[in-house]
Amino acid sequence: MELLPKTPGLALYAQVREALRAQIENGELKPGQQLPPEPDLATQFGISRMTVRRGIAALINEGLLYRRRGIGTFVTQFHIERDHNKLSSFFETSQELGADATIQFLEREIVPAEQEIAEALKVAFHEPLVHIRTLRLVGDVPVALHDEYIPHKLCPELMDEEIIDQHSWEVLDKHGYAIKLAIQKNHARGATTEVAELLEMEEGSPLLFKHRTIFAEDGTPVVFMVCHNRGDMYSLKMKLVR
Amino acid sequence: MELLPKTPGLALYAQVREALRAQIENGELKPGQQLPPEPDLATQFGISRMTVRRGIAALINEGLLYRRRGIGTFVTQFHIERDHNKLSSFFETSQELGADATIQFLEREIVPAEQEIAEALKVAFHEPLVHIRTLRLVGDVPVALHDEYIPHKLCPELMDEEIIDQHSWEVLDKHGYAIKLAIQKNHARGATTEVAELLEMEEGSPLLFKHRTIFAEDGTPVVFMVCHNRGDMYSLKMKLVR
DNA sequence: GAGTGGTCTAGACCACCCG
DNA sequence: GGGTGGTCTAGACCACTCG
Repeated sequence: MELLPKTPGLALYAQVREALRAQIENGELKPGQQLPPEPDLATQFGISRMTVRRGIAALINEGLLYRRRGIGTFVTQFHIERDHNKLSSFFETSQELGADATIQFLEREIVPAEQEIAEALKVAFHEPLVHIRTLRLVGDVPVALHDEYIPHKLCPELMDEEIIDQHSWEVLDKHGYAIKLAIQKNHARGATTEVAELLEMEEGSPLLFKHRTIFAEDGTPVVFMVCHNRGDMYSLKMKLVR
Repeated sequence: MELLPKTPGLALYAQVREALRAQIENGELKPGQQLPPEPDLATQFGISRMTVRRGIAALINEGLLYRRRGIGTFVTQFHIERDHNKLSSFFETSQELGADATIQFLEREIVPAEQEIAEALKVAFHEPLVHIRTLRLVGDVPVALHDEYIPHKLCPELMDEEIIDQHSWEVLDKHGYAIKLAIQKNHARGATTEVAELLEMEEGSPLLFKHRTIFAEDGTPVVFMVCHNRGDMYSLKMKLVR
């Protein structure tokens, strides 16, 4: 029951994680079933208990296992899908879905920061921002309108190069701003005349309206985004934890 | 620099976590500042390095710190708010906000499971469900309409007692179904005649429409919920992680 | 009381990043 | 190089849950 044969370059706790995941996925460990006690697993795997615990903790985090103190560790009855609340670019998401997604550039300009955006990006009022407006289409149908605002001082190159959404993140990466997380606010709204025209829907039709601030690893806000999604074409999935 | 004076009943790693959090909050550790190396912290605190690391890991998880391999551990520039994507009852949320929230019961009955709900709850088609319809108000204004569906076999008591939303969770708790997480799907939609009337808005006005499946610790789906929120009264905040 | 997970130690060696 | 975090050990004792 040694698991080392696989990927000797991988950390032991990660090998434990993958070994247990495999046992769950192939049915060796069934829903509701109790795992062997941690000391036993440590012996079986030939590693220390702390390392076993770390592997188990990862799977608990993913929702495949749960622990009850004094009782044991068990496989969850139904495994909810992983990777919710993941921040990913439009392309990353669309490619997973297999849809033929395209991005159409409508505008790129430098604008002074409005009050709301300045606050979100922690920059001065009227500070120059790069504004990029894009339309997202699936097939021929426009599904979303994006307005991104990035402080010009963070990334002057954004005005020079051929940029698509994914690339702006990469450019920021190169400047030492690794994109880490975002805070997003979602509303339901009726489409304004301008938005209705761009998204080819009737004025007042319901759309999902989002404000998003994207932060780098060190906590610096690097992008403010306003997004209009067609209500009939788009839904937003999320995981909530108690 | 010992931190044990506080709460001797608390785990050491939690004391480390709180000690560091306090230093960040009171400005001893400033945004962007590097923490002492882990071995130094271990010596200062008089505990082992592994325990220090666990305390730090908790704060990284909260977004107050970040680590760079080979470089050091640092305080993030701006701390995003904690506790996003938390599953909480209407009362818990409203009480935090200080609003005078009330719940009005509209209906409680037993209904056979429709296909969609049966799939979400992993029960048979037409299996008896407890259906509870409630209206949520802030002041005199109705802001949300909730329809909860709970398998009757999980909780027959739901038909007997005086139940409010929070209580249904508690009843489930007592039956061994500790509520753990939820998967939610959000849409923008126009109000139907029925919903518009209940929420005192015009037919077709935009509303945030949510489907939510709530799971217990062991992965069992225990509640399916459909929720209509007034678009002009409600927004949904979430955190996305890359 | 027996069995389980929760915490903690005091080291060790490695991998990475910088000047 | 020297400094940092990343991983891992082989124990130990405690706290909780159950019959």
